[in-house]
Amino acid sequence: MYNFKEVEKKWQDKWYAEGTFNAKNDYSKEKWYGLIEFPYPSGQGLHVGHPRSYTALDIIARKRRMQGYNVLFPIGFDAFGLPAENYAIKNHVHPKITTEKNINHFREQLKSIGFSFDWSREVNTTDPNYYKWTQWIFIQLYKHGLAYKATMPINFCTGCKVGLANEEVVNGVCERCGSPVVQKEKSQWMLRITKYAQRLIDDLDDVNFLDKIKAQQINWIGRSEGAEVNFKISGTDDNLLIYTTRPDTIFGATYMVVAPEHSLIEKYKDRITNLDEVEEYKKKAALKSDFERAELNKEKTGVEIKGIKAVNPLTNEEIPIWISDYVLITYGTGAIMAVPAHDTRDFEFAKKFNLPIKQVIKDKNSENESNELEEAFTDVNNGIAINSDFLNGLASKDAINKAIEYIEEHKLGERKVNYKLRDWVFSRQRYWGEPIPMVYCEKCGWVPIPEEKLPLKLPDVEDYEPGENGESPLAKHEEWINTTCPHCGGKARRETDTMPQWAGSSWYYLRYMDPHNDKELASKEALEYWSPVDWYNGGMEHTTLHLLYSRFWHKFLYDIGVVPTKEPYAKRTSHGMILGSNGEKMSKSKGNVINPDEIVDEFGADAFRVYEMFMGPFDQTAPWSMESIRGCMKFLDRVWNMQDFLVDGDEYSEKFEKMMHKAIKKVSSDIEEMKFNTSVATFMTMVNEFYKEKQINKAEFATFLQLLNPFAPHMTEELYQKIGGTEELAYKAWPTYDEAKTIEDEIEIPVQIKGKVRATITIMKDEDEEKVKEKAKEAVASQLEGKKIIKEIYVKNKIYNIVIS
RNA sequence: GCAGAUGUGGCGGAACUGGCAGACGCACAGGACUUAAAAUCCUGCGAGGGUUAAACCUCGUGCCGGUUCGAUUCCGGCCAUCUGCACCA
Repeated sequence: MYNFKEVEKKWQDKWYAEGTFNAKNDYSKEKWYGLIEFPYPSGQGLHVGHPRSYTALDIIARKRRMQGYNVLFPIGFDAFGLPAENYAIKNHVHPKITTEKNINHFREQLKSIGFSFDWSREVNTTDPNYYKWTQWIFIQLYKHGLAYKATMPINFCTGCKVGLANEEVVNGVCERCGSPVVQKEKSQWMLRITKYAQRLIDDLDDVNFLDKIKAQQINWIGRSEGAEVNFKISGTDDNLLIYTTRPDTIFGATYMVVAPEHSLIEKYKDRITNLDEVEEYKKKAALKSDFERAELNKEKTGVEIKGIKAVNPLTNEEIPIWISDYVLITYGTGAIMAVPAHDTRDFEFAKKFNLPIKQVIKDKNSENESNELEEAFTDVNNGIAINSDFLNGLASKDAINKAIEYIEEHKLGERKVNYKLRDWVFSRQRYWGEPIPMVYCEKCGWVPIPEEKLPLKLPDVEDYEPGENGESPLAKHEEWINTTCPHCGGKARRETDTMPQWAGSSWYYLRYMDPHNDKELASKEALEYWSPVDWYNGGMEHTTLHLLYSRFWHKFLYDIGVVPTKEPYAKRTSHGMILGSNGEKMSKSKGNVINPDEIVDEFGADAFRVYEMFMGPFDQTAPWSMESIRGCMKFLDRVWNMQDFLVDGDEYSEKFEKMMHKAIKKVSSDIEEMKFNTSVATFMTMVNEFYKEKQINKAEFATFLQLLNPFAPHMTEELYQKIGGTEELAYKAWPTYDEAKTIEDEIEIPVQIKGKVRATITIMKDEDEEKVKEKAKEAVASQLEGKKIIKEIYVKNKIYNIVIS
């Protein structure tokens, strides 16, 4: 009987004591760098979702070692963040203490599953020796003009009392605590990621990310091409600048709209005759959350700004200017030309406020040119310009270009590319994060801390509560805040905001390359050798932001000569989520959470690993099933018991030779394609075959164990030792196969009549077509009787089909 | 609304490039072993018809249609579910 507890402990103790899986510092060998997203060490411990990703990459890493690569497969902890801080506020335990405790728990859990991590390179984002370099990168960003302070409306969580990035706001509430998010003006550190928008799109061509991941990145960056156009404000020399992607519709612009926050109102308040009404609207809009403003199906609201008018530069018609919150101050110029006939939102607005709708594009597929549009016609691929002077008759796409040419020629505006991507709000009014290494001096302004003084350590405090108006907890600690200016030596005050959790995870993969270096974030040699990450796997939830942020930092580090590659990750894949056995997302409240410790305790680490790979396609969600994992344990027991009918043999027996070669081929390619579930099925089929014969020889067993080793490393090492293996499978060469030996000499093929299978015949591989024909006809002779054969189709070694009348 | 994905037995899922749909596992049923149970081993297992038993026949991969000798796979049109984004002009 297989005692997994004893065996698993034996091998884990050996591996982790000897550092079996530690990357070698031999830079002459070919390297392979596999990366999993390092976990946040939460109080709940490891989730069964973590091992799905870790096992997959562990399998690949183990295979690469057997293939002779110098493998780097590191692990660390992304330990700054809100849960530890919220826990501290509630229970008055320093986040440092809970974090350490949680990390110890995680480490133990991870080791109990037998991952082949290089524990000598463990990193921890909250370690001053680590965040020293996070701060260093920030200072470089600042020195290169990519970090700046700005007062801007930010998302403010009423629960966490903290500013949030757009991406942390989900459906109008805080991603973490679920409290409503409101807009608040605040001075924030910002990172100019927008400067990299185009490169973040373009360089996706050079990496091997899943298409859906690329699509998500591109969607998020949201590039659009169009033009900025000036509309004259009547009776002034002033202009209202708008952005449009459809300059071809400009003849149909019948009014304009500015966002509530647009400066136009302040500027012309003396001329606006209904200022009270406009101000009232502004006030109401400011009180709405982003979510309320964006809510779909919402009735459009707005107020006409009376007293000023704009002039359509192409028709020279005077048109009214409105204020409405359907125009966003944060995108484009915060003002639009409204073309109700060809924009759904403008159409809705025009209908509601009875504004003129002027059709300037017709559908090329539609004959009748009705006078009254039922809805806006927006199809750019099927439109033809009408009522548009020099654009008439042009297809929309050509009309767009012609319109821009005209606009540029007449100095009305210019071609312009816009991105939805905004600069990254980098400040958090929180305690448990990297201090931003900047001081403010009355004389010199913002000054970075000298690099030799890094790390700027987070002070030990006991009060983690944020200030009432959202100030950072650090703002209460005068002794920490007051300092001297590194520049002039005068009095200065420290920045009290800290960095967001995204900071530490934006570059951790670099630190793994040389984790104990106290002179650089990593040595040149290490960076040259290990870059880029060859394969990065993680959750779909991180494929947008984390990936974008770290690609941005990496590109910046490339620009300043720190890293040798343009992109950090050569390949990125994602795993599907594991659901509870009821098919719902695992959550405490639903009571369907599976604790990995209990699974390992009851079934063993190997069974746990095999099951996680067997449960379904790796990239798709899959529900947990206790019955199925039992099946995987049974499979491993059957493997163990094969020693009972082991016989001698240095070569594969005739009986199993083909199966062995086929299996090596199948498992080898399955692992590369992450089709782990079918690999496991292959193992099970093999075991069934060995059981049928009640026989397996040493050569077969050794190869079988080697193939299975990445999936179930403990039991296979033990068995291999038991059957007399001298070395460890971990570094034994991956088995090879002979293509010729994967092909069967005798093949069963179906014989069809009119595409329906009527019989099967056995033929020799590549048998002469005439002979196959003969056999096929013989097999279905009774059904051919008295029928006329119209056509016969033979696909070599595949199928014989006869068409009869 | 936009983008992407998914839909196959009671369940999780296989199926290379258009070529025997349901591999492998779970559950279930029967048998062997056992005083008995568990464990283990063996066998069966899409639906319907047919047969003493087989053979065999029909239907069947979300729905409707198309291409083809042949479609889970390709094309067109729907429906449903999931994920991400969402008044981005």
